[in-house]
Amino acid sequence: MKKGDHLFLVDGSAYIFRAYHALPPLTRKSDGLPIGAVSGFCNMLWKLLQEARDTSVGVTPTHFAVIFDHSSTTFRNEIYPEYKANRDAPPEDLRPQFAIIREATRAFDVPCIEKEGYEADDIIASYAREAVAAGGDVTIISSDKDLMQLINDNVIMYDTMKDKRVASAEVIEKFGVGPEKMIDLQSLAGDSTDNIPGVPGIGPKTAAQLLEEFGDLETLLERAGEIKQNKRRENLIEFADQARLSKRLVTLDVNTPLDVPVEDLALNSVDGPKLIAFLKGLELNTLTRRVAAETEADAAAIDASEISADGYEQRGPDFDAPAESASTEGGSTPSGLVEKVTAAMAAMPVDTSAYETVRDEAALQSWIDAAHEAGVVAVDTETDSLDAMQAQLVGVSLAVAPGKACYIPLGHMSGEGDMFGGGLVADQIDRNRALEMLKPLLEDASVLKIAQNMKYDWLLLSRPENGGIHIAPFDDTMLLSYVLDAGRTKHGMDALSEAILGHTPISYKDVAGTGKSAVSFAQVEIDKATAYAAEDADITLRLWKILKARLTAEGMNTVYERLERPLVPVICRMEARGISVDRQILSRLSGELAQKAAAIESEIYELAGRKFNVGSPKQLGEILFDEMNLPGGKKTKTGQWATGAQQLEDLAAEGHDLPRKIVDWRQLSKLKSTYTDALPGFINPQTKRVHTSYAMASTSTGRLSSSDPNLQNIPVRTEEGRKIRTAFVAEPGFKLVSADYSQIELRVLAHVADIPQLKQAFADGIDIHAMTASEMFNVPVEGMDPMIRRQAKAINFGIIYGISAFGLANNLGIGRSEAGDYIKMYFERFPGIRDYMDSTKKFAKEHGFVETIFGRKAHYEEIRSSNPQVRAFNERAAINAPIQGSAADIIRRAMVQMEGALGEAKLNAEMLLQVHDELIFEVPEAEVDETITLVTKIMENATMPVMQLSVPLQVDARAADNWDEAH
DNA sequence: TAGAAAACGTA
DNA sequence: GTACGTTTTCTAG
Repeated sequence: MKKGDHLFLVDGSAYIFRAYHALPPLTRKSDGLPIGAVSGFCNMLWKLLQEARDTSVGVTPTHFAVIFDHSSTTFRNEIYPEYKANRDAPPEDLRPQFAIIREATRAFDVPCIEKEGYEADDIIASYAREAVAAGGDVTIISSDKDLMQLINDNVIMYDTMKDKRVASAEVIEKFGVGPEKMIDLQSLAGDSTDNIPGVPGIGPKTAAQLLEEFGDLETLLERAGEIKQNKRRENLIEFADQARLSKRLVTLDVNTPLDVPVEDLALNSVDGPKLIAFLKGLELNTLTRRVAAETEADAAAIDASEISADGYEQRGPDFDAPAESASTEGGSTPSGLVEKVTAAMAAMPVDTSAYETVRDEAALQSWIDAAHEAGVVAVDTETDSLDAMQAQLVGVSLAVAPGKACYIPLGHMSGEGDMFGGGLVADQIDRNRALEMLKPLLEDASVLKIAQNMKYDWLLLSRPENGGIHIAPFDDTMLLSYVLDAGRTKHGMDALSEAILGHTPISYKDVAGTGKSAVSFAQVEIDKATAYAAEDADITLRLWKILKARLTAEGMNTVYERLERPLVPVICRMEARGISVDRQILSRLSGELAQKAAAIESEIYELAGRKFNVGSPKQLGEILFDEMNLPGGKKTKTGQWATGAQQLEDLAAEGHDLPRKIVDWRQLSKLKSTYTDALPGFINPQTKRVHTSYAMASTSTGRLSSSDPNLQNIPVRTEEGRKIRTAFVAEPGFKLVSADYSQIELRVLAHVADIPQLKQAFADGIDIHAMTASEMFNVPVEGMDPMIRRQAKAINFGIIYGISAFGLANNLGIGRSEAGDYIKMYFERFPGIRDYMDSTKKFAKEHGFVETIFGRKAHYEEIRSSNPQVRAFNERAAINAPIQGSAADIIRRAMVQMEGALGEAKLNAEMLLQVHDELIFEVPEAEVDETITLVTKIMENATMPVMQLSVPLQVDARAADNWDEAH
């Protein structure tokens, strides 16, 4: 910012209310979403950005920001609790617009600024001061008299609705005093809308007159005795302090800490396609056309963004309570609808004998027609394996209405042993023909497909041999349940059916058997299969009706639509790609590990004095503590000797050789059995690659989990273990690129708990653990003792995990009371952390759940338990969940955006793996540099445009031939 | 033979 | 101290 620059500061919150009342109500055509204020806002913003020079302001902005009120309570409430206390809650149809307006701001690529504990006015005041100090000029877009105190030679105000410029002269004209006296004037006159008391009997006119005579407020109050009018004199004397209090309330804080420096408000040129997508989502056609014309973009070729008014957006910062409809009658409100639908489903018993078996094309066609007619269809595939990459399709079931479902057998086989082949059972539609018929339905944009765990069916049917079907659009009952009830219930279909419909579906075991007598689904008799499979589709449809209604009633649409549903195809493609694993490397490692383990094993027998099963903790415990009588033995909760690594380390530290050997042996045998021996078995015979499976709904926090095999726990900490990573390789001509977030959870903590020192440290890019140690122990960062830093690091991690003195003591190998002292010291240095932890616990106790920054909920109902252990555990989990979960949300967003960004940049990188804070890509060698740049950018900006963290995200990325070197 | 317990790999 | 999944051993049935 320099001389000649011009900063526009839009008072966003004030504008919202003004536009709402001043403009005719407007709703989005397709669904009645109220957008009157949003529309006015967008038009205003566009006009300012395009034509400011042609208005009475007469200049073009070089810097620009929209400022919002963050919360209803600010420092003013601390000095005067009644401040703004007489404000009504915003009207029902305005509330959803607050969040959309923030989104709009970002769609315009304009910084969207707000700060906890401060009003928009204070932030505006502070930016204005900074801009002027830097030599620039400022225009405040507002007509609020509270801001007029800021006007001077370099700062003016502008009222867009009246196209009126307000400078010093206009203030004098209106109030009789110049802007420099506005504070005193307001302190005397008070303000009923903000509940500023002022002095009774004195309004703006009298105040101006008095200020004219006495100069300023303080002088006036001191010389109040000179005033002739009795009542006025008495009031000024009696209410002098009230006037002074009012002055503190109306005086804007020009020293608000600014998270975004003024230089960063430099105006970018509008990103036409991004803005057009947003405006199309709102169905603001006129403005869309204007923007398209101006930016020379082809509006028709741009897809509308999804803009909904619920989820985290609806619980935006402008109000405290979630959107909860009061009325429940007649299903006309979201929660009323839930009750109505639930009742309807309960009233309709499940009859598994009523399902149809579809045996010819004509019958199939009529079901497809019925699905088109209904516009929704629940789909479930039956196969012979849980691995969607390997499974053979056996049949498909459809449900078009509750109770109206069918099963289409396609691959049922006759014959018991299946070794020699009983062939296909008669009267089944040809598999490929059926897929050919189903494909248009499953890809039809006008028919919503519903599945329980869509990822499985999507991946299965997307395989080329299954027709390469890309199911869309779809809903997933498992993900719906996950968004609504994470931490509260399981999300498997049987559990959902029990809990929500009160119906126990036929269990898989009943049709396919269990254990040794289990058969593949292909062997199941078709009648039995029909009852089982069609019931699954039927139940899925019924669950969907209820869960989908709840989604809206509970304001969770956005979490589902942004963080869950769009991730399904992304993860499917990642799973389908798999990663190349070098069999030779693993088998060589297996051999080495076997040798080393065997050598250690014989030493162990030597030391123990006899042979035993080294892998048996029970036998080991007996050897160590019963036979060798080593000291310090502890018992596990089942009364066995505890022989965990920590125990053994302790014994080793006392000079015993056997425990050390056991630890070494265990490490080797773990690596061998879990990794080098097991991984080759996961190499898919067709693709020659390893395809993990990600569970999207298995954690309480929003993280993914990986299994079959778990590729999220491939060793990295030890030299020996890292060798396993060298077996994960890129194809010839390609590199593996690993990009990981640096300290994402601590950054999230700094943001959500709003800790100035942490935020500063991250902004400055300094070593966060060293900074913590420096703050706590008063030592300089330079030349710090690594042990001190290590302790601070343990505490930082402890905080994320909901610290306890017990846990920290364990981790650092220090006493409980010493650990307690550390924690105390930490809280003294970072009181905001304690506040955050306390308020999180309180919130969780009150609501039974906590939330991430993107509105994902994690339920902890047992936090109210009377059992102190259970309660404490839930408290720690509740403290951890918003941090871990917000980080999980962030990387989910990055993943959702990634493929599109790569495609747009014409890059051929493929995303293969996710390990919580890391993404692994396979990249053509020639594109490595460009890909790293793009991937880093997408990940670092993953919260945008919905949210700007108050801390930068940092991503480190590198490329190599294998995962070990890339990491 | 299914499931719990103990151990240990990751973020 | 948080969140997971896999392996092996061991036990209950």
